[in-house]
Amino acid sequence: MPELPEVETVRRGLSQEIVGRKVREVRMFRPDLRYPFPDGFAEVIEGREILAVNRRAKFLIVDLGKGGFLGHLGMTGSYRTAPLNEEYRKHDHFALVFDDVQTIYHDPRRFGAVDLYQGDALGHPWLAKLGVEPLGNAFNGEALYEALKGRKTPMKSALLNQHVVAGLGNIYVCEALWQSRISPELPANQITPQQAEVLSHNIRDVLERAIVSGGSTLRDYRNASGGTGYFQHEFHVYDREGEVCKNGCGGNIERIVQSGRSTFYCPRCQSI
DNA sequence: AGAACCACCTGGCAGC
DNA sequence: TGCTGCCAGGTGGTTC
Repeated sequence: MPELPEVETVRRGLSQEIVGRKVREVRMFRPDLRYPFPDGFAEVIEGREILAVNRRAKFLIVDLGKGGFLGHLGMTGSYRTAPLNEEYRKHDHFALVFDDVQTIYHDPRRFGAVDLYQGDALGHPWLAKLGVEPLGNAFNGEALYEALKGRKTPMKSALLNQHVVAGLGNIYVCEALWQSRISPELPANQITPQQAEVLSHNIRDVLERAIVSGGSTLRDYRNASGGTGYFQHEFHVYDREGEVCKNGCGGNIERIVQSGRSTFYCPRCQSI
């Protein structure tokens, strides 16, 4: 999926396109995504005005006033806002129809999910136990050190855990570790406060730079306008197996597998 | 509690 | 031109 920068890019696009519009109809083209649509999904949304589109970690939160719905894009979810006569495509799963346009959710692998919430979205089970928001004020070296302390799992796995830091995914974990010259295999409980300080700074840096570039497009990620991101051209390690390390250390990028996911890193400047 | 593994889906691509 | 196997931005359940 879309990791945090891609979700934030989608959020900004959707905000411009649908906030202030009233949902006339919700069209559903199948009974489920990763999970069945919640009971009354269409009925609850129909007739309501979109007040805001917010984000927590990789979740989009659509505020309808006293509740709304939230969604996760999984690996391949995307929204596009299109004319009312837009022809639906394979893997279009639901559409929010407004007076003059419609916003269509498209998700080939259907790892995405949506649910309704009442009151405060942050109380929803999907959001309640998430770790610190890496672009928020509470995220710093100390917070990161505290979250990692006591975990024996490798740094790569720890940072992918949404209960530790919420919003990182495979790409940006690799990039942030490389930028910090920390080994992805270092047990999380062996990180020093100084390293945590550097890493927290670099996590924020790589996420912010990615957002400026509109996120990364690998295969099918699209922002809310159907466009692609550009940050993939700025990758230092991700998907660069065998290529020279951009730190100038003379090493070459290697690919290893950690908890079933590819990790790209430079064994020379990211040694333990 | 925490860590490793597998499952959920579809599509693209490399190799034969 | 197939066909097969592998890989992919993520998460959650099971088992140890």
